[in-house]
Amino acid sequence: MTDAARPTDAELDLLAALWQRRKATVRELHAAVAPDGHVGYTTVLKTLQIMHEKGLVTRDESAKTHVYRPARPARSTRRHLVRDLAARAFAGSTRALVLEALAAKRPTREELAELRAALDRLDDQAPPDPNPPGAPS
Amino acid sequence: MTDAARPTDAELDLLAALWQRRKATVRELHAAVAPDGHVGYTTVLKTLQIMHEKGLVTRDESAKTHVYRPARPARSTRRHLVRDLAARAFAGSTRALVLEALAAKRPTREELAELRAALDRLDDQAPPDPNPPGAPS
DNA sequence: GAATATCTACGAAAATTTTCGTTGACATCA
DNA sequence: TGATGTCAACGAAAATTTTCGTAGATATTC
Repeated sequence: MTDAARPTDAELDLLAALWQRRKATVRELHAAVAPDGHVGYTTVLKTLQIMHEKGLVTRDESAKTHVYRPARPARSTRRHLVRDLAARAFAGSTRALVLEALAAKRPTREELAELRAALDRLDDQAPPDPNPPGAPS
Repeated sequence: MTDAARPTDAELDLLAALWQRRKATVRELHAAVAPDGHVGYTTVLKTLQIMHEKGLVTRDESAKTHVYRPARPARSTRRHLVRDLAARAFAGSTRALVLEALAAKRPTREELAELRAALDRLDDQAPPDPNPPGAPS
């Protein structure tokens, strides 16, 4: 039970709504994930109760209407999901996943600049390259 | 039925094995996904039959032992999965997904260079920026 | 050619996930 | 205070996914 299992589809929808709002009641989440009411209120409630049991969310029960929050930062769950997708669909290659993501939606120049900046930041922390481009072979 | 549904977990495992091999028999795939035999042979067979019904794989039935192939290029399924994850877990932001992936596994300098090259290639195709960095405001 | 092995097909059980009806507690209002 | 509304809890049905046993067809071996 120490492993952070991947949230199910319904759970991820609720988590995503919670990440946006930081906290929310069942009613708010129901409105968020089913604005047209194609999913019932008690369905959302039940799913949140399960998520609470699993430790995916915390809740404040001091008032009659409980207030839910994500138990873990969006960051760590997102990272888990990315790693999982890389492992399952990209033969473990995060790099391949990144390249595919870039091809999936071509960034604007602005976004490209932001990505370059991110790469520059990573430069400082990159592990030593065993065979640098300019080295004699 | 025109929409390409997301493969289930078991299906994705088999697809990944097929992507590596281009084609494979049930026996080969069984060995690939369950080397320790914790999943039965007929389970793999049944899953492949379902995948065939769904159009996820094609098969050559000319010999007694059928040979399976992915029905779609790995590329397009992977892209679909990336888009799906971006939509579900990153509020639709592929860029955010990329940044998280980079943080998840820090690239080596070599990989960084490769990523920069990819960004350069995208530069040529990037849509016009409404507010370029050097423009007068 | 009979025994043995390999393979697909089929159906259904098991496990997981999603759904929501019903109940009872508690509050609000007329 | 009694009618109405909102809420959490619970249990179980429904839907989906995963599992595999069994049967029958075809090939292989002795």
